[in-house]
Amino acid sequence: MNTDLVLKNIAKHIQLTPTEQAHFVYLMKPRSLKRKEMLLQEGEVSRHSAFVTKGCLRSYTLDKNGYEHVLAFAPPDWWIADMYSFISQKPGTLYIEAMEPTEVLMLSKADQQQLYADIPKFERFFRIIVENAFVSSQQRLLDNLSLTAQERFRIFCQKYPSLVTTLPRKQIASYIGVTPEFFSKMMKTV
Amino acid sequence: MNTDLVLKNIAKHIQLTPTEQAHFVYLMKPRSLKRKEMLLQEGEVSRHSAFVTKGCLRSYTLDKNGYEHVLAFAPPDWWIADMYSFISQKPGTLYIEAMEPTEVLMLSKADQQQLYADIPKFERFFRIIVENAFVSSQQRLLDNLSLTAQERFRIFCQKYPSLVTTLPRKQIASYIGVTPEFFSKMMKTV
DNA sequence: CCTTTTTCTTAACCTAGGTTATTTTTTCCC
DNA sequence: GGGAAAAAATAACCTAGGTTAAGAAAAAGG
Repeated sequence: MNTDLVLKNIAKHIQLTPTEQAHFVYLMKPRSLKRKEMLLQEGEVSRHSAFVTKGCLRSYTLDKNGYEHVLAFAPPDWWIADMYSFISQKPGTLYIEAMEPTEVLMLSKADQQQLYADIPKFERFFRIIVENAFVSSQQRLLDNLSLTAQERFRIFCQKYPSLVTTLPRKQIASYIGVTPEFFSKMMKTV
Repeated sequence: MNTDLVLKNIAKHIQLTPTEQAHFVYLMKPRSLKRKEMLLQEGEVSRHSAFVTKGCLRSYTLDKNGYEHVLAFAPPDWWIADMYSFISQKPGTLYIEAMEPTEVLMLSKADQQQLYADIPKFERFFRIIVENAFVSSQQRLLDNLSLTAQERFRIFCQKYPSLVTTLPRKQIASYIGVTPEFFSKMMKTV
């Protein structure tokens, strides 16, 4: 069980004693997912947030015409959840699916709350994580409002160089907000 | 100086003793802005986050063609900042401008950090604030990827009923991601 | 290694929304 | 209250990106 990665992830923002580390690791429940296996589906309550140690997850919604819209990719070293559902503990709108065989460590909402009470440093840790996620969500919003698909693709390449080569193109197309057909057309003109 | 509003805002998420309240209020520096006055401009470092007690602020970027894209509106009871710049203390990309005569209470980055150290409950408070902001930014992103301008406008009306009637239409158009000309065309067809 | 499924490409045609330009209406502010 | 500035409306024309359909290529998974 690979807990090194998550401890390093945490160490970027807060410092834990060995005892605290052990306690945290104890709360993280490992889970393996096969390709296409779902970690969460629309209508379910997100009772855990997941830290990816191997493989890759994606979160997406289905619109009323049945088209998927990718909200996020989570390669190793990333946290992912249906944040709305996780914080409200109400049914969410997101699907979270493994793009390939994937390993995650899951922290339950209850354990996270307990962790905030027991080790207040975690309150800081998750504040910082969410601050960064918020900034990058806002930036992506502005990019969608002000840039062409071409430019958004260029930014995607800079931000996720490793995913550009490994992910199916239709997934990238969905993330930057175009159809696979248009994405294909676009790639010819570069 | 209206500190009632901000104390109520805080009381929604954490409970402060009278002493803690007094200390917090002491750190909040009031500022008045005239219509069109700028609280922050592109290239500046956002050294404060602002809580609006009266009036209304907006944050926006300028794209390379000189068009504005509204990121957020902040009526009373809202916090606003260039989050990227505020957390990194590097030059940001946002403008923050008063839409009308506006009163804010400003909390400096340094005072916020000190507050985290002195009264750890504030770490929780701002975590919760940012979590909610993140969820709503993600939802708006998905709305932009999957809905028509018409539908986004309907959502805007639900979410900010008070702003629909008071804000210039071109500002709403910018927020939902269309030109004022198209917005005008759209409104005829309802 | 072979079959099934998924992904990618191409192409013709379509539309939501953008652009430019002009006029009308409203709001600001002295 | 009146002149200037900003906002809104209208209309003709334009384009980035969507839709539909169908075949080619590539992976997945036994």
